Amino acid sequence: MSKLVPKVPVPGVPGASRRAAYSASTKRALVDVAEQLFTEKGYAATSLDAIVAGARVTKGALYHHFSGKQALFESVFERVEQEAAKRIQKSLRGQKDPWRKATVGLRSFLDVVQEAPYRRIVIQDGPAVLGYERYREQEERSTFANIVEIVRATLDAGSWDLDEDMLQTFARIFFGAMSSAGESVATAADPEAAARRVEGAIGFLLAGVQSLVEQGVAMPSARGRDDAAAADPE
Amino acid sequence: MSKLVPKVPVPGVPGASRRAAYSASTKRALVDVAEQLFTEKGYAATSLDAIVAGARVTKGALYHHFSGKQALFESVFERVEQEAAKRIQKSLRGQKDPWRKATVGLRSFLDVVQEAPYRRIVIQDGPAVLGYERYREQEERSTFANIVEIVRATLDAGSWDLDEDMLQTFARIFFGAMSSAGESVATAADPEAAARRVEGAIGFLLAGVQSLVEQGVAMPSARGRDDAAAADPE
DNA sequence: TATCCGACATACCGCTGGTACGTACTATGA
DNA sequence: TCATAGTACGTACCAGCGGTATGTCGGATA
Repeated sequence: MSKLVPKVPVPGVPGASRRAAYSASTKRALVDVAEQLFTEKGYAATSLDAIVAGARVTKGALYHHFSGKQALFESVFERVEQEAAKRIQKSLRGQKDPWRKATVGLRSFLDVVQEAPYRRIVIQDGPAVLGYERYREQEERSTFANIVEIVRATLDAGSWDLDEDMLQTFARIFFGAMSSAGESVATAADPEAAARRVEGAIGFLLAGVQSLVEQGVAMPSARGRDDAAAADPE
Repeated sequence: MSKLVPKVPVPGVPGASRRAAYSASTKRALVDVAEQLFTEKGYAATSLDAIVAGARVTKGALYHHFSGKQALFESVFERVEQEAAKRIQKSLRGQKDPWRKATVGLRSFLDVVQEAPYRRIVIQDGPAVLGYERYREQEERSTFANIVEIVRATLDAGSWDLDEDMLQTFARIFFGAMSSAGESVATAADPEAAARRVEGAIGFLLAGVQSLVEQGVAMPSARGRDDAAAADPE
């Protein structure tokens, strides 16, 4: 077919060998095109033929760089995740107060989750394609790591002797809450209003936790019994 | 595997016509087998050939009852969802105190989410196969409806003039939190301990909300501003 | 300049979801 | 009771898909 972008892969790569330059650009082109198509039509509805056509290569090239469709997806997934994590981390920089940190982090997460690639690739298709095991592994060292960081800072403020398991549990809960809320924000008729609602709701929950902190209410421990729901009325 | 029950579809169906009886049993057999295979190997890795073989029919029969693989999945999905919703609803029966209701509901949800069919079909494959639109539509009238109900009862106790949008937001947040937490419970080395941690953590959040209620702190409204994060320090 | 290997291209295969069409059975009306 | 129509499947087939085996060619290395 018409190769209008024929040879020169990366305009100026002086030191690297030509072969390596070719290789890198081809791989990147594949990931680029794959990300776009996966985002637009989803994993299942995107054929490898469409991807290699978009990248102006053949299946041979694809299978030279990736072991298969799923591996390609994982590369795309990883990039989208890291991009998201980087943005969130950046927004957190400079924030000292843990509660402010939580608020800011929530805001930037809601921003991230409104973008099509993250929603489709990470949230929607991710679990089904990668399986929950690999999905969790990936998240654990990017976006989720940020949440853990925030939760740790926030709960540390309470000066409990919180154990790691419990912290992870809290992080999971908040992460799930924000993912779900983020999806509802992204699909809402008025995303901006929906985002404000979510911020309000989670802010309210945080305020509740903070209130308990000030009252000196004990944190439930891992060995906690069912009376852990601290202030159960009557 | 071996379905030695070849012809007689439903032993005693007096009134119904024989054809209708055959039809009903065939359809049910397909859904049964599909649920099992979808649960075991996932949607993508389950072929229609395997399903029809398990149900001892042919693809002609399948396509007579369902418009395609996705429609069959949706039938399975619906059944699993309704089963889950029914169980949760049952556990709620008799509970008067809204906070107790929340605790009990959480417990039964954690039970449900630990079962393979719900996890694999509803949580893991559901969003990817049905798309978020249909996924939400389905959940809205089953399991999620229960959560809304609980949240409504709980927040009503605060005697706010909470608007519907905000209530939905809270419900979404809790639902997401519980789904995510549930998954972590199900995949934990010690599910029972993990479940207790989740109960403790969410119970703590609920206690926080309750604390704010007692203090008479205002609920954020839909038109709330960014100061909605009520008691932000300093 | 001989050789080797990385970076692809080409050709092909088995399986899968889906379709077109045929057929057996049966409820119904004349 | 017999023609008829429609339901409930079975059979045969196909296009497209992910994946593989193998060929090719240019640059790095000796």
